[in-house]
Amino acid sequence: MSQTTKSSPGRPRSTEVNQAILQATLDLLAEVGYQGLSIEAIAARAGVGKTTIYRRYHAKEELIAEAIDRNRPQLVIPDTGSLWADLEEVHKQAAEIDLSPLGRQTIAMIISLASTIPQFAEIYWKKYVIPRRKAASVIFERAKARGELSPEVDADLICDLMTGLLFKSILFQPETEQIESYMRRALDFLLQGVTSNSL
Amino acid sequence: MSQTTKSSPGRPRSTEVNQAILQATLDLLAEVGYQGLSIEAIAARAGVGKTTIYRRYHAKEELIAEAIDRNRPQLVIPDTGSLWADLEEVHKQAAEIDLSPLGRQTIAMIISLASTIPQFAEIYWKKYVIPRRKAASVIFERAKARGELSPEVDADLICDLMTGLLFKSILFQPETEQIESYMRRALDFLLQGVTSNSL
Amino acid sequence: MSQTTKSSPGRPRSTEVNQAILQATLDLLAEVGYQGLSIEAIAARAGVGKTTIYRRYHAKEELIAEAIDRNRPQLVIPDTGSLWADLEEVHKQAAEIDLSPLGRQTIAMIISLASTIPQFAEIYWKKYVIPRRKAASVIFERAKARGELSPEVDADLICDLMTGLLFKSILFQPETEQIESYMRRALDFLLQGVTSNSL
Amino acid sequence: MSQTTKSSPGRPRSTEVNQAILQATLDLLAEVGYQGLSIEAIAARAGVGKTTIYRRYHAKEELIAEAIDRNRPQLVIPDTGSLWADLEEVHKQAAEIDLSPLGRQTIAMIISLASTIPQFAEIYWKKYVIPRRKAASVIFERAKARGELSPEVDADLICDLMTGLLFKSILFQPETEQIESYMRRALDFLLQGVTSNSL
DNA sequence: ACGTAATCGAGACGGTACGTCCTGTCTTCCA
DNA sequence: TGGAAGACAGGACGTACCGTCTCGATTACGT
Repeated sequence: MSQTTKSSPGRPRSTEVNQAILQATLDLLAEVGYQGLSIEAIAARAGVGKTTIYRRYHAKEELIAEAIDRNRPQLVIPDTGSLWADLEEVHKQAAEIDLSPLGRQTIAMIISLASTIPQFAEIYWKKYVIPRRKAASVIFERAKARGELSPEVDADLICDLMTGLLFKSILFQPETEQIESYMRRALDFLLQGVTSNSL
Repeated sequence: MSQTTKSSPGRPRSTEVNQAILQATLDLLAEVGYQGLSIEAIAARAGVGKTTIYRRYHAKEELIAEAIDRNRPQLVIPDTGSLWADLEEVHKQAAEIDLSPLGRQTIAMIISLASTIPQFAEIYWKKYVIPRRKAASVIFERAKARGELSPEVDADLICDLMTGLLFKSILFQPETEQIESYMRRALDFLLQGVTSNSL
Repeated sequence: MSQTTKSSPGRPRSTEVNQAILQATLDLLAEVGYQGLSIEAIAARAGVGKTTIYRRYHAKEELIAEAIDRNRPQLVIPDTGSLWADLEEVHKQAAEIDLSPLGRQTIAMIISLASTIPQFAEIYWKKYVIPRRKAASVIFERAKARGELSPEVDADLICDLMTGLLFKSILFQPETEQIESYMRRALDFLLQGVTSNSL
Repeated sequence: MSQTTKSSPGRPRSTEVNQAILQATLDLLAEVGYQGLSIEAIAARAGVGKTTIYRRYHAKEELIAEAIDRNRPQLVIPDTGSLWADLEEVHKQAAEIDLSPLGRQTIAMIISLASTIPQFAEIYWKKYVIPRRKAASVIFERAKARGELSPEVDADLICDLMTGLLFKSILFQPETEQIESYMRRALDFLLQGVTSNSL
């Protein structure tokens, strides 16, 4: 048998198709939002058959979850030597991520589906809460080691308070700038009683 | 006195039907959530023709907005003479409202749609944020007058932090009891530095 | 005359309204046909409430029946002294009535509903068949009296054959002129064996 | 050689579904008539989604036309050697076809729609008139060849007269038996002057 | 002359069917 | 054997009319 064609017949386009689907999903999500998002539109945009999507994802939510999961930029934990500078940097990063057009849509959607689909709460927890709590934890540990912070301060609680406020602000206060200044004010308030600099 | 009851010709719209529609909407919202809510199901549940609903509301969102607007129970501002007792009472009420099946669904939906439909953000602001801020403000003023609280404390900020935390908890932590204890812990933390009882 | 005008109490029904309704019905029937005819459109066209129509007619068919009943022009039985001339005149009249735009729509509709609604078959029978059979009968009797026709000829049968042919032609052969000449040919054929002029 | 089987991509339309739809249409047509026929009911009866019907037929009329077109039983031209026997047989067949429940409904509908939808008149002409004229023509030719019939007799005209009478009777005279005897009487009358048996 | 009672227009009511759109599954053919 | 194309059953959408029902406002008649 004259073997001219190389390699086995299989799935050479598989990864390309993956990318196309996820990209189309994110694009449409940013354009029409979660409500107006249809699998059919995603398939058309990606130049792909519906079956190809359903073969990979059992439900629309799963697809979106994957798309978001792949897309979400990572938080970099800073280490400036100062508690305040570190926290400012972290919150700047978080705000940047969350306040972009896609970010707003994503958060709204995740929140919306969290109560319905446990899977989404999990994604949220894994992608949003854990990294931010981790960052807070690291930063606070360093500050405690430096004596900047009293040792019994609960980093998770402060982190959750800030995250909660951020979400609330994102959803109901459109002005990006106002959000940032409000966040800074909140941070001041939260830390005023627990930092040792008053001593 | 001149009676200026302006009445359009034709049969007037039935207030009983109004009620039936809104009630059915709330019932179904609590049962199947916003995603699973269909006008057809609402009409069937209310024993009403679809036309009757569409005559009143041009879109599903409009109907739901109205239903929520009419339904939301009012917050009663307590006056026990103690800041802590007042705040506990307010948060107990808020948690009761928000953690009921309908409350959870409502909040998830409002949040989800706030970024898409400005009208929803407005409803939320009017029905949720303002009353709570108002309550917080009154309670804090009384506490300041009693000398329980330093005068420069920002009631709105504390209220927003608590509300944000509550929302976050509602969406991602299913256990009602855990939420309540976590909320109490957060309140302790927020007030620890601003109350004058350490003096 | 002891027979006074029997009148029920209350406001009497407006005859103007009667006319407006029937006229609107005929107008719309000619315009959109039976299929596209709606009570609502009739009411709007007549400047009348739907109730006013339903008070008079229990169903759309009843209304249409009445409208047609009032409208249908009467057949005038000719008396020229000649069988052929009389028959030609009758068929000319019948064709004129049936081939007008309203006539075509009406016949199509009556025929269409005859099998469903007995009432319509009755109207048809009363308004179309009886007058034509009557005319044929009178004309044939005169011809028999004149010795033009053998006495045992069945006028009804010939009339029915001609009517059936006319309907078939109206429905499936659009050309008015062709219909008329074909009808004349049929008449020639039907009478060829029964008239005494060949003797 | 070169296979030119033009095949469009994607899943081909199911012929079983085709059949189910057309059969359900005919069944319901016989049961509830054209007026009471709904696409939704057809879909339900056929166990098929509405979309599947609309994909094939753009309008109710188109679907019905197709259903009738496929269904109409063929007329078998008899050859008994006798004009009378042949004609009796043909009319027996025609009456059987036309007087069945489905037949009555079908004719009523075709007639009703002929004036509105040209397509229907065409179907009627192709499916009803042509075969019957053909049969009449063949039978009459044989009779002429046998000397039973004078050569100048117009088979089409007689056929049309009989068909017209049949339609008229179907639509306005419910009794099947009466129709058959009336048809026989008409046939007697039409042939009395043209057959040579009196010679 | 005035109340009684049925009329009028307008339009809301519970329904049914429409034709469209999307879901998630399935078939068929192509590379 | 994976993938595009698209047919499939199902179900909700928002619209159009159906025939019935309330409204407030007009008429005529019979006291």
